[in-house]
Amino acid sequence: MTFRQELLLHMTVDLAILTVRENRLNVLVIERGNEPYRGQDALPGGFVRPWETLDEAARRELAEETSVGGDELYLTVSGIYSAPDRDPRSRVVSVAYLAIAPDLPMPTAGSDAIGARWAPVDAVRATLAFDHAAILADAVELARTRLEFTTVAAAFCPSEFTIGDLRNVYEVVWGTSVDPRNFARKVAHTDGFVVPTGGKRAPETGRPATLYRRGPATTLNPPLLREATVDQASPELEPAGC
Amino acid sequence: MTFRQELLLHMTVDLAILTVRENRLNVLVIERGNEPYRGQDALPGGFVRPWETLDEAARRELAEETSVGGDELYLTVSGIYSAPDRDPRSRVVSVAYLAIAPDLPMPTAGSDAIGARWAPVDAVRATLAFDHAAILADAVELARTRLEFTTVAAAFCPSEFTIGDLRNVYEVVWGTSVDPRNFARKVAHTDGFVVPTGGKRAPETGRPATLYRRGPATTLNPPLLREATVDQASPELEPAGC
DNA sequence: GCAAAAGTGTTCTTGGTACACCCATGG
DNA sequence: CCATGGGTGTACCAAGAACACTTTTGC
Repeated sequence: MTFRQELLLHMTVDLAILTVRENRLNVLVIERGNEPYRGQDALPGGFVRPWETLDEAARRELAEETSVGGDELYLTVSGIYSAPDRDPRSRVVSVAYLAIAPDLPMPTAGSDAIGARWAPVDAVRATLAFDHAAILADAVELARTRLEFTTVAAAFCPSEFTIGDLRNVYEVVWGTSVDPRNFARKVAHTDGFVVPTGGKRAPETGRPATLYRRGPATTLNPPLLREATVDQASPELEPAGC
Repeated sequence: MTFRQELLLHMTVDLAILTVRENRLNVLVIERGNEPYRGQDALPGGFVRPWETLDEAARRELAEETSVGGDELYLTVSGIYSAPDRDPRSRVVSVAYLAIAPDLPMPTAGSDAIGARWAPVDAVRATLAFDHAAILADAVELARTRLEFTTVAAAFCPSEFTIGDLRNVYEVVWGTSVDPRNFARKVAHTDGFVVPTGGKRAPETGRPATLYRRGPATTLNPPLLREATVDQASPELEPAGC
């Protein structure tokens, strides 16, 4: 080690793993088993180890909490949190990741957690440990913006889905309603967003819908914009980075 | 310190300070005074100190290199670089910042640098130390995207500027040509982008142009899109974070 | 007058919104 | 038959692209 001791610090990755369950946006939270904030909910996360990149650390943590991984899943940095007092124990800088998953089976608890569960975002928002409420809010806002410019909405869906399922993702994540007819046309006219599987699926009542898989496209050009949100914490842009 | 020693690491902030000089996009580089990469060009940067946030560290470094600061200047995270071997001396995770400045007087050298200077982005790109070429490329791409969705173009201009100056920023940063007539209309019709100062400025030859100051708006709605770049490293989005 | 840059007006086209309407199924 | 969700066609409108044309200066 060639640098000064007093400049050393810890880094963690924290994960905001989002999914749509029962028409609500849910996030995976763990119940903390240790002080501080013992017994309170928190986002899953852990220390970055010396030989791994942040992305690797995030994927490792994700694998510990859920059973998915690899191409199934969308994973990207959503923010960096560096307030010196954000962890009462010592200096910890956290890199937050947004993960988007289809409606998964129940999660498994990690090492320093009592239990893991899905919780509606609105319900847990107020009760999270550390600065995780802010991390979650930023991650959700990022997810909303990504729906506008990329094809990630499909990452919320299982491998086969209908246009109605996809529209439901937009409605739940944005918290708005989307015109079904214009939405269907928009998706169909965006090359590579979805590809038909040939199958159909009948709803409880009504005409069966064609089934689709994710297509190769990653960006939406032109984008699928929601109503202009009032100029608040302006959604900003960054290349994928690490 | 309550956490394990072997998980400690160093963090730095690196700055990609961009400006437009002589119709080219320039970046501030320093000449390294120490090994490794002694004598080679690098982006300015330094260690994050125990009591400061990343933003504070970035502003401190910026003040050491240039004379500007505060509201004059646009400063935002552009990426995180965490490859374990990116610094041969020890584990260093770097948070990169994009800074946008008007054409400034000559920069001053920092502590561990021999000299600081402006260099055209294309010229230095290939010769930078560490992974700074990648950091610079990502920062430039972010700047290009920000021009589309925000009013930062004005941060490249001095306090008073013409529509032509502003258009020149777009042309230089994007590397394309922009229709002067449509551009002028677009800027004029975007509330709060620019406000006229009342003054005029005569070019070498031609009709004098009205002078403007930056307006209060930060986002461009609707955006000012360049030709759709081929779906490569898709420009992605994130909230400002820390 | 001429060159050059500023600025206006107009046409064409693209793509979004709103909505009327038809389709296919279960009950 | 009706209710319900899937899917098509079309009229309208906002905004970008292209470009003819006018304005205002220096030479």
